[in-house]
Amino acid sequence: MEYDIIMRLAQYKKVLIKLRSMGFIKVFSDNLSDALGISASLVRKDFAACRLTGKRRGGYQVNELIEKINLLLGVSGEQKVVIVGCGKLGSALLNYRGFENEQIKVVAGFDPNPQRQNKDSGIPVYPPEEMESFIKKHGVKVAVLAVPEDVALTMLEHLQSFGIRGVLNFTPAPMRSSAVCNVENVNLALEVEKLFYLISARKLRKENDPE
Amino acid sequence: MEYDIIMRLAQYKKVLIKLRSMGFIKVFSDNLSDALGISASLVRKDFAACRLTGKRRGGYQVNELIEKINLLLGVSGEQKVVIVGCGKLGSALLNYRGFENEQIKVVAGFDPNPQRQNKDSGIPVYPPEEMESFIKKHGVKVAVLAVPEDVALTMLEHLQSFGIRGVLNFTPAPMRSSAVCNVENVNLALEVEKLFYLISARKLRKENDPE
DNA sequence: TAGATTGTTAATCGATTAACAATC
DNA sequence: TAGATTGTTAATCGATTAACAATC
Repeated sequence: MEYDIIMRLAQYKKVLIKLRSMGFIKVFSDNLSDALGISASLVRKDFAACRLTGKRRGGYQVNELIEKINLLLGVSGEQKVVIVGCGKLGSALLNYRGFENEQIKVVAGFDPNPQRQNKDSGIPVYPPEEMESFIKKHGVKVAVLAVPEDVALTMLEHLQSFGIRGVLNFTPAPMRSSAVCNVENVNLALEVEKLFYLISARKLRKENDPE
Repeated sequence: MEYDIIMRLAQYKKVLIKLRSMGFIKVFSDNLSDALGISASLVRKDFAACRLTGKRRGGYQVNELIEKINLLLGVSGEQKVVIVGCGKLGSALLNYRGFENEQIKVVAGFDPNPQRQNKDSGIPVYPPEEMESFIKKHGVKVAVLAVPEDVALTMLEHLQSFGIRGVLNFTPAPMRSSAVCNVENVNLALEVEKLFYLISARKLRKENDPE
């Protein structure tokens, strides 16, 4: 399935859950297109590609859509995640609330600094030596990478060999997906730079073309 | 200028800076295409669109490229940013090291919780009441939004009225750019969900189509 | 039936790549 | 000159939208 569809599926799901809580039983492609700011054609096309069917007059069943989207997104109960590198950013992610709604569960963190380790209260933080056994024992497939840039690449290789199949990379070093492991890069500095550019571009446009 | 070009300009810049430190004086579109994993045509097209010119035989001047890209990206000295909402995530961003290299400077944080406020050491954190005067006084144009989801939208409106023109939104509520303000959404839960989907999709593909 | 909405095909649009003439 | 690389035009590709027949 195409890459962009996944993002939209997750967005559809969010809207659908909200609609369900409002008492909606069915939705039309038109409703969802409004909510996401895309065309109704695209909604129907996405659904067709995912074999989510509706009725020609009666739209789509909200409940059915939510269930099937969960299946498609691979959401089968809790989705376990570990945080690798528990500095400021890592430890913030350790307790990030936004994960809760989405059935994402942070099960452990790893950090070489003993002061950051903590096996008892809350989400445990272990030394890196325990990473391999923990990941294998709990069958963790997804890791958030928040280590210093210089160790990012070697850490990625370790994680892959431990069985990790998806990595959310917060280090400034962009990394590519391999044959066995998907990598998503979140480059905060790049995003901020983009904002500054967009602002100056907008200013220039205004000055040159003040229609 | 097109949206995607900006991202690539920032990436070109990073590679170019590394090349310069290695002693490179000139680069060819072929070099940069390898580094970014795109075609050489696209590199040349990007440069042409940004009026970055080279010589037909001698490639592009590294120094000249870096300088001109900085101009294009609106990088004129320090780029000031404020953090709105200094919970776990916000305070991590307050001291995020990845910003330093890119001339991004976090000048202040804002939070209603007095325990998080701190006007003396390090980067100051002020109560929200001081936000307007601070932003106007220092001419801050970009804000990082890390407040709870339910106040995100009203906060965005406030920020716009204070003069903020770019927002990096870490709340789970996706928000759209307005006529005066660019919004970049960073939805961590969505990114993690995507990874889980990619993994299960990959597994399915392997099972069904084991060539 | 008449009306409305899906499912699908054709058209459009934008981004990327290929190709090549211009030229250093 | 011969060779190499840019700048640019044409071709391709994929994603999105428009349009409409099928049908509930």
